[in-house]
Amino acid sequence: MFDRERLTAEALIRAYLAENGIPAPDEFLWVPVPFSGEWGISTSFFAVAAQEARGGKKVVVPQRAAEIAEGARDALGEPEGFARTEAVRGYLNLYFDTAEYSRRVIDAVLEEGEAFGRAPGRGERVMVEYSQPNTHKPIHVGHLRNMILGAAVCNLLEAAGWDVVRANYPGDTGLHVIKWMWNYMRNHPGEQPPEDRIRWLGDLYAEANRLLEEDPELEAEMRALFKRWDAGDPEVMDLWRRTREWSIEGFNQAYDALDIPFDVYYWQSEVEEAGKKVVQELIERGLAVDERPEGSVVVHLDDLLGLEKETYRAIVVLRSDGTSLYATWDLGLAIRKFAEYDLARSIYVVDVRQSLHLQQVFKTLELMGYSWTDKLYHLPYEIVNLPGNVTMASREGTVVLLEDLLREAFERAREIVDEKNPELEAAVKDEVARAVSLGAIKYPMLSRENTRIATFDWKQALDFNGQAALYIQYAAVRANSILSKAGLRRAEELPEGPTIPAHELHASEIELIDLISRVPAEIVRAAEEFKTLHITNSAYEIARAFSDFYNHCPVLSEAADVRDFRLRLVAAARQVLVNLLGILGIEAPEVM
RNA sequence: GCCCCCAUAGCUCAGUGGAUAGAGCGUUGGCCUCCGGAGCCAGAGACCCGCGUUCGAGUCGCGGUGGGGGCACCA
Repeated sequence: MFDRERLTAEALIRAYLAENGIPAPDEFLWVPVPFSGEWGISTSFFAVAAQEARGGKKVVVPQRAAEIAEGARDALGEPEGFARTEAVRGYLNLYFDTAEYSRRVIDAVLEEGEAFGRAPGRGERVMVEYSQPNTHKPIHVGHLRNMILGAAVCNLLEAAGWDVVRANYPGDTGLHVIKWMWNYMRNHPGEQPPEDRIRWLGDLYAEANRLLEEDPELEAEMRALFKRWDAGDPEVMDLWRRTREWSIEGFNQAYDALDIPFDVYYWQSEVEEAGKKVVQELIERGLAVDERPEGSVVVHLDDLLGLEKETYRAIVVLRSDGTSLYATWDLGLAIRKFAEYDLARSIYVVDVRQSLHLQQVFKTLELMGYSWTDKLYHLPYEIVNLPGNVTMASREGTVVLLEDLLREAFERAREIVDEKNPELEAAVKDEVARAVSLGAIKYPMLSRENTRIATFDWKQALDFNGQAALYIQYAAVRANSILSKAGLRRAEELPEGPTIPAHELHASEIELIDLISRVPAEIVRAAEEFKTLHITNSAYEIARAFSDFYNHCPVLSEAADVRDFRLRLVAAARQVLVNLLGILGIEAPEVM
């Protein structure tokens, strides 16, 4: 927003450095001035001084940096666009003109509206695969991070200018499906699913695992069923289709409930054939070793790459009985994605425990000579555990079902809405409770480093207070409330800009405007790093600054000039909060 | 054995090699005459250890310690 002024200042500093024979840096690194309570940008001259010292000049670096900073300050004089300059302990601080700064920031937000913070389109497409739900298994809280993180990363990439394809890759084939069907045929023939079908599906799956564990003799029987499925046995295929449908209904309910959209579905069963062809090609080209029927089909990656140290190891691409496994499908799918779309990147939002597997798949494709393998990227996330570091496992039935969480959270939120705001209409209360409960579930998944293990516990999940979505939603609602009390329902009803404050700004106003001005850069950075954490931090900070403003700066009771300025600031703050929550996939209710 | 991740306040987490390490929960105390108290203000409280790189290290490198995870026919 102040690029022109910054560049002018840089040019003056460069001229000063050149004149005095001081080495100039390739690039000036500017950061906001901390602790100032004003707006400004800051750079330091330690690197320059250190460069001189390395060049043989006898200087004490901090002292020399301070000298240069002072010299640069004197050379700058009173540069245009800045209210004052200062040299402190090796730092050069340039302070913007307060009135001009606040005007630019607030006007930019109000003019751009929903688009504020979004980068211009890049004209490049990225595919993000971020849900790999297995049919015949329950959807549980362990799946939440994948869905919620993936959906938010998609929004984030869109905000950063990418065209995004949201891909879902349901696991409707594989050993887990066969296990489930084997148990169903053996112990529950003809049984119809009860009302609570997700739980029932999960129970049968856990039962299958228990039975197989108790009596290993049964393994062969289950494997035989896999062969029948593989051969396309009509009876088995028919059962597979019918039972699969029960799961899919559950998936769709979950996606609807969480507001998680997809553009394309790649069913595992649909990439199996392509995967087997890839395996055939690998064998023919000598990249894979076929040891069937005694052994499996294996790509010995380290050998092929001539690596002596264990790195990629070996990947099994087909079982010894000829049935496919996850490597088979992943190979087929990766190729299909690039065949169907012109992708600048293909991102896999997948559990960190599959890192090696995905690296093996990527490397195998690279060995096959595909040109796009450098565009494949695994975005790993750590799992969600239960308290005591207990990992949820559907095979053991130790899971918290997603629907239970959604229901409990909604009910709890509904009670609180009732208590806080009894006069709202029932339908509005429901909407608010939905927005609040979903925010409470999503926020913790988005506000931590992807590589940190998350712990799910009921107490925390149902606690809406503190550093959480509700706080941000509440700030937006309060802003909304002020605007509506002023009779300003829509942005175009706001007082006219340009917005030059007539009063001396309160510290909370300065901080709020400062944080808002940083949003576009935060979005770019978050998208580059695939970290929604930067967005939650930014939103939370702005909400906190707004609350501070709200408590210290009356709006409606002020004289017209101050009131108009503050109304525009309130509208801008609200807009930014809504935009950021939107990226996170969290709704901002009008009232709550 | 090889590889990956994590370690900051009692707990859960932030922290772009830079100036004074920030929040929330909990805890101690205070605040509704005021646009919504789902809020605000104040207090106490922290960088796992060692060695290095650097003018400067919570941040980078190496070596430890502790915890978690991955390593051929589960996904």
